[in-house]
Amino acid sequence: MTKLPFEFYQRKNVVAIARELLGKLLVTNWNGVITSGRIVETEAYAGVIDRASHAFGGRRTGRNEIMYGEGGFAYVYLCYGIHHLFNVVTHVAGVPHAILVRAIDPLEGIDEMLNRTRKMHADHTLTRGPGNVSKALGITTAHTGIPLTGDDIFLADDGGRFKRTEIGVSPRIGVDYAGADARLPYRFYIRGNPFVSGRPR
DNA sequence: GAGTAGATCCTCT
DNA sequence: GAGGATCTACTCA
Repeated sequence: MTKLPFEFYQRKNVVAIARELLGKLLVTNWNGVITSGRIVETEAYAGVIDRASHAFGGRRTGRNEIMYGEGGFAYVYLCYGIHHLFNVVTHVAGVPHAILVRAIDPLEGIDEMLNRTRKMHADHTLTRGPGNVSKALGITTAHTGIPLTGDDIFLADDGGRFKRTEIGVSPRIGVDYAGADARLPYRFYIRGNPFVSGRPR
């Protein structure tokens, strides 16, 4: 298993990277407590030209400042006052691209995930949807800005690959306010995987 | 199975 | 002062 290098995140095509993240491992290691899962659903947010992005039109605030930094860092923000949503910042400094990790297939530390989510059984709802992913992995807004190449939280490649035919593409979820950009095919997911959010297809 | 309401709080206007 | 890259539980059928 090898950690994804800094250069992986620095590339310019956020949509391609979002697709490549499928099959990769997302690992958190808070004080030695390890939880991990395989990414099965992602969404790309293409910066200043993407109406669904927090950085649309060059909007730059305290909250999204980290998106303007270089790729390879975590962007975590609070949604609806309840859910912490985990994003991967990509591209070089100055271009605010990011990828939302919407679902993972849990691997290590499932007991700990159950603990954090207060669930009794490890069913398909454990890490389905971005709010649940962050909850299960113990990610909060306090983790925004930390490097994804460190030991606390990182993405890794264990050689696992999904076939081309297993990968589905669709518009993003929950961004109806974005007008025409809401229909962009920026969501990638694994067909038939029970952890993928939204309607099965 | 489909549709709706409520939770809950930080961020930006 | 409004609203959001969500989730769950509940109703009704």
